[in-house]
Amino acid sequence: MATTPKRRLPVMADVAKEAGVSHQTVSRVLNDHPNVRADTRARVEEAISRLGYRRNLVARALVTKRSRMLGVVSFDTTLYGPASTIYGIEQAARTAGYFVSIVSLKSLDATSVRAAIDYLTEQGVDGVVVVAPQRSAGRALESLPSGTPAVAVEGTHRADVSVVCIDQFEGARLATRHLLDLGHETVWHVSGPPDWLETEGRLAGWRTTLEAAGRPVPPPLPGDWSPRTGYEAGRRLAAMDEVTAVFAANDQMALGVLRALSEEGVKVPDRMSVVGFDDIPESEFFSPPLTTVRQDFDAVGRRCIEALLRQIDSGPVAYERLVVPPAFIVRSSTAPAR
Amino acid sequence: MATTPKRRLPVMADVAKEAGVSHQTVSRVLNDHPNVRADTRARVEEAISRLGYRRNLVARALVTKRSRMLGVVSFDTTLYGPASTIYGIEQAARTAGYFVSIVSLKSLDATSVRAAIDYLTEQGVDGVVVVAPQRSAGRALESLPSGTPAVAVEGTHRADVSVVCIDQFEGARLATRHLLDLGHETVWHVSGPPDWLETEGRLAGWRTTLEAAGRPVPPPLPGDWSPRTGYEAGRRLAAMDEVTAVFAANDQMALGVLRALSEEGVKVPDRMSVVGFDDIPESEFFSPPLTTVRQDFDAVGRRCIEALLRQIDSGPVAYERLVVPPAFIVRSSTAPAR
DNA sequence: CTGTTAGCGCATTCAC
DNA sequence: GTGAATGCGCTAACAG
Repeated sequence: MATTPKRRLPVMADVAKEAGVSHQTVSRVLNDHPNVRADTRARVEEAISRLGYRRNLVARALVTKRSRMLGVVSFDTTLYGPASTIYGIEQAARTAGYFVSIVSLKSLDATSVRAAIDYLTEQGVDGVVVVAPQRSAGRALESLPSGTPAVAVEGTHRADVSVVCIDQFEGARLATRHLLDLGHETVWHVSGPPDWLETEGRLAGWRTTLEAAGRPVPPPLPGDWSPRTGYEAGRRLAAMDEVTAVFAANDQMALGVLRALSEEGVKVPDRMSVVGFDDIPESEFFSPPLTTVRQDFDAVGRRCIEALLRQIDSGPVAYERLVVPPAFIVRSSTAPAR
Repeated sequence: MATTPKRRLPVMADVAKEAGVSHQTVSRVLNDHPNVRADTRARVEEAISRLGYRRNLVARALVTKRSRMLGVVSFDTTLYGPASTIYGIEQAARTAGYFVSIVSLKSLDATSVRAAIDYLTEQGVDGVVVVAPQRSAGRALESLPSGTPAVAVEGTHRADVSVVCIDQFEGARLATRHLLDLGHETVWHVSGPPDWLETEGRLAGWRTTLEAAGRPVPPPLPGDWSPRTGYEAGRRLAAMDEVTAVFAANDQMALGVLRALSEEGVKVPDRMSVVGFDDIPESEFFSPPLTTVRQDFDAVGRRCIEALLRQIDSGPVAYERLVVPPAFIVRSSTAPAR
């Protein structure tokens, strides 16, 4: 049956024999224990490289009960936001000496999220970060076995799960305020899909700013983050003469709006100003270049790992809520009202 | 020291005691062995759920020498291509019952790639897929310990490493041919960064098609995938009166070209036709909507996992080269030559 | 059908 | 400083 002779990989005992010491001592040099004489250490290290020995982290994890592996559960990692966040997480984790095991879900319902977390737990991750921007996902976190180190990106209000998020409200306020300061009577909004925390935060920031300024609050146009829904909203906006300023909940929808406006002959920013959210790499080259709100996903990733390691190293900690501030980027898609 | 009493998680022995059987029988029901009486199985399953038992896959991996974990090494997972490929890989892997551990590199030099693979190997992955679109990364694969199941996306020519790739040459041929068929005398090209296999494949497809048609081959304008370099190329192109058709090596650069052309008052597609490559979600809403070459990243991910599992399950196999065909998407950025 | 006996490769007591 | 036991939680033989 077995066609391959498959020579066994060297284990610690082989190194020990080769170096003429006990496997114990090998373990010591591998883990930088102080109590090893310099020349013994050298002998062992030489044996290691001669045999091409690589330690077996699985066996190590079994006894230490630490896998040095973190789990990440996320929704559609093809989107710019999640992809960037995960990239940040992975970089920070690896710097701290941890691996990252990823599960990308097609749907963020409570059942899927729970299954993903269970899956990761069985596999022995030391902690998990859930990139769970939807309310339903946040609820799934509530059933997480207490004691498991966990961090959520944008979500949940469970007392022992820390949260890292970008200040959506503030970002939306910045966008709306910018448009108002430009002299626009009010600002229309193309929102994200319901149940998303980002959608709610941006909606609230926009609405509150308008109300605080005593301006009328037009009904938000619903979108789903895709350029297509932005395009559809754009068509409707173009048909309404009184509209002079639009705040789209993300850059992709803003692109759709721009496209619809261009088709309808509505000049941006002359007749209408448009603001997005995210600052994807493409935004700077839209026609016209998009004024938008930049999110620092790298910082989010770093904060997640910091918070998670804090829990892993010192046990349950007080609930934390780490808020990363957004930045406002002014480009050419906005101008003073006529 | 230990402030938390930390109740130990239930292990197989606990379940066994609870169900009044041996831990072996528990193992049998967990692994769906046939030789277990129905009522015994039921008792065990009940005990499992009563205790909230979760099996320890680390211990399992130690004895089976199978971690059911795959490693992925990739470059900048923030880019649409890598992100989509990894998404496809993760989906396919999970369907097959495997986890995916990801390492995203900032630079794909041979040293980094080798370190990443070593890292993953120590950690006990059953196989690795390297999303290594650069020549230098391919070379790193050549030092991979023989016998390790591995698959490369776009790269390497090592005899025992299978490759999955999209037919770049054909995609570029389609794009160039389309422009030529529209009556353009020749086609200019904004290329990707050197050392990338995609860059070379697209360059070759473009050049060969031009030569086969007996057309002049203009010097390619160098880019680095970013919209900015496309923009710079666009400025130069706009300044040359004879240019009527441009093929950009990716959609982001095409966006930059479009932006530059728009600034210079060069109408697309009236005075100049533009084609991209990738079909990112935004392309359909560029101004004008972009004619481009679509890559099926999901298929790439699936093929990778299929090839990898084939190696894992049946040992080293003959070198395979799986080529995924591209699709050509005609939109509004191309038109007949004046 | 089910239980018993051995390890998987390593780190962690302890001795010396 | 170093070596000898012991066991992490599980599956793989082999009994019965």
